[in-house]
Amino acid sequence: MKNKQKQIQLRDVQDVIDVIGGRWRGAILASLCDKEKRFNELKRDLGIITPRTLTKELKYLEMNKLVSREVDTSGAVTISYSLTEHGKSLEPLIGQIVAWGQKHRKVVLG
Amino acid sequence: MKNKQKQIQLRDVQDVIDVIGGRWRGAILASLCDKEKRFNELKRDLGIITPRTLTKELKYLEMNKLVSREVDTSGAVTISYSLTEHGKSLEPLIGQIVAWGQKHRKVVLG
DNA sequence: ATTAGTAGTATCCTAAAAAATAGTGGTATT
DNA sequence: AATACCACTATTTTTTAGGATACTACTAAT
Repeated sequence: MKNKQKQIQLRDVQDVIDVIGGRWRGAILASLCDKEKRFNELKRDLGIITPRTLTKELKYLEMNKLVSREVDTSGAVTISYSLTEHGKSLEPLIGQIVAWGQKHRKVVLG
Repeated sequence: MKNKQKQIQLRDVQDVIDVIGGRWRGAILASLCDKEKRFNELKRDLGIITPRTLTKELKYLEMNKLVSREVDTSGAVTISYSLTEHGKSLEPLIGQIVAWGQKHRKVVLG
């Protein structure tokens, strides 16, 4: 019983790692917590990501209902990416991740 | 200024993903939240991990001061792995990850 | 003495992730 | 008209993670 419960938790952890893990997903989501962004804006934010990878990751996040893509055709076509409601529900978690990350750096480096 | 702050946060997110990400790290840490475990005990817990990978991941976690390895030579040599204090500070984060993971499954699957 | 368990190592291999690089078709700016 | 920015796509190459498999050295139990 207790063991079964444990299994379920491990699955949950792995699911979440799948969603925010990898080299870029967490950072993309964190960047979008700030505000909605356009493709090249995200690209600059993230530093060294290639457009191919960014495209791929954004598609994955869209499919997982965390990010939505909106096209504005009023002037020159611009496209903005933002967190969905579900994506926004990640914000507190990302906040805690950032906080723990800062602590972690101190422990490991200092 | 504001931009600089943002960069730091993205770096933090990436650091944490590095620590708990990958296929096994999060699961290993989650398993050790339960109680200290021995090598083969962890191996059974995790299911299909190879000993090579488990060794490698445990070494990484040791280097990052999250897990400590203790040798008991009183009888047959046994070795136990447990969370360090720093590792234990991850527990609330893992708890939130599990909670969000459960919510996420509902959103994505129905 | 044999078997089984503990705690790993050593080698090789494959699949997937991501980088490098180049190019596309559009708009806006000067 | 030329340049530059936007939002990508295509192709090739490199890197990395992790699996498969086999083996080691030790101890404890039967």
